[in-house]
Amino acid sequence: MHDAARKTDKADSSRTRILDAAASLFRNNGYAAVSMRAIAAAAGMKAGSVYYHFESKETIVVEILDIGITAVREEVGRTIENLPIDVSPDQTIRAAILAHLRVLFEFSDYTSANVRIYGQVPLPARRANLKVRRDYEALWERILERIAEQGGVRADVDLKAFRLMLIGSLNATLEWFDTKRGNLAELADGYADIMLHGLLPHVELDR
Amino acid sequence: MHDAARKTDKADSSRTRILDAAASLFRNNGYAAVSMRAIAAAAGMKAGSVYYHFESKETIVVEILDIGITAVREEVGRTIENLPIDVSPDQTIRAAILAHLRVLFEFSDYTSANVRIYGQVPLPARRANLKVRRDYEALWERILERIAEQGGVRADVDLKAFRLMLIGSLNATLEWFDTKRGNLAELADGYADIMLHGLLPHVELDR
DNA sequence: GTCTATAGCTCGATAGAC
DNA sequence: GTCTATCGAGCTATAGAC
Repeated sequence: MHDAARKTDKADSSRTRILDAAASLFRNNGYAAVSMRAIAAAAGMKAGSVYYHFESKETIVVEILDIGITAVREEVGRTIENLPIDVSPDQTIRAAILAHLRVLFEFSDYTSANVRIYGQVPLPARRANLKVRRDYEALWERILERIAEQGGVRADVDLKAFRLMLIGSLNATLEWFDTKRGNLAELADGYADIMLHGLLPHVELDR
Repeated sequence: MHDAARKTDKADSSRTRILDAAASLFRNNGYAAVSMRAIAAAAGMKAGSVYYHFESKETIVVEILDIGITAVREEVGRTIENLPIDVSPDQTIRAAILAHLRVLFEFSDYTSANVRIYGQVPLPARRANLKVRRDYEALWERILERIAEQGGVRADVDLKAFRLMLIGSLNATLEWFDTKRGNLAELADGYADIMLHGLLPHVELDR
């Protein structure tokens, strides 16, 4: 490997370490509370060096926000595509819920950082993240519409409200669920049970 | 009214203005991003004056966190107590959900500030808020247990998980619901429909 | 690429006048 | 009670050596 390639590798590695460090710190402490010095230290360098890789604190957070949403969109998308062709509405939602939670708790800290700090970030950074967010929302729209076409939705349910409720409740698990104490698959199944069948006793149609 | 009383009134009013201002700023910008100068300005005074009423920024946020939870606990509690004695599980949950959302969106900014900034606040402040939080959780435990005794809960539902899911999803509405564009009662009913009956078509028992 | 050093601000909090 | 003034610390970002 010649010098130019080696130099690029080193820069890439530092960039990634900065992003990883910042995502973790943002996730755990919020946006404003985390200083460039803290990010640099966690990435194993000094504050001044960070500016060789990023223009500002804001450009760092913009990239983190995008990576976080892209990761969950890709994982949920992959999961849906790999389901058997004759999959039931119940199984589809169940799989999508588990995929979302898996990324939230297991894909480093980018997705969880997004959920936690989106509301604290400067407005331009939020705006920059909007397009990717819309893409993820559109994916869930498609999932729910397909289920509705299969007859898997009660007539009086507003699909958009259901989507906001479901994603909101999944993201809220971040505030209390601990993977070291609970089982993620059980959490996902419990959420799916309620969202699909509700709390009250009843008799399913078509099961 | 003599001088002593008048002086106390003035102090009380300033204290309240500081708390109101801080709750609103925290709610909209997060904890670390809001300075004592900004709080003072929003309360119509200078930063130094705030320290006559509060020891530190942290003591302000501790009081705001407590007020926010106490408000929602009292409102949900009052709502439950005023229900008819023969109320159904469905109606009980529905009323409690609406009460929680009403406080979240209509009781000034204390409760919503709590939901938004709890995770960003210094650990001692979080610990100070724990007791009040536990009280509110206990209220929901009682509500759900009474419903279970009435036979309003499917056998395989974990009540604690259900409670965390319900409160989490209600609090998450803060991130997208806009009272100027949507109707709060409809939002509450939609949430109750899903949490009680689920997304899938079925036949209710006992309705 | 990473360092040191520092400019220019803003922060939380305090002191003391009024 | 509220003010002005300020301390000491920490902040983002830049300049320039290596």
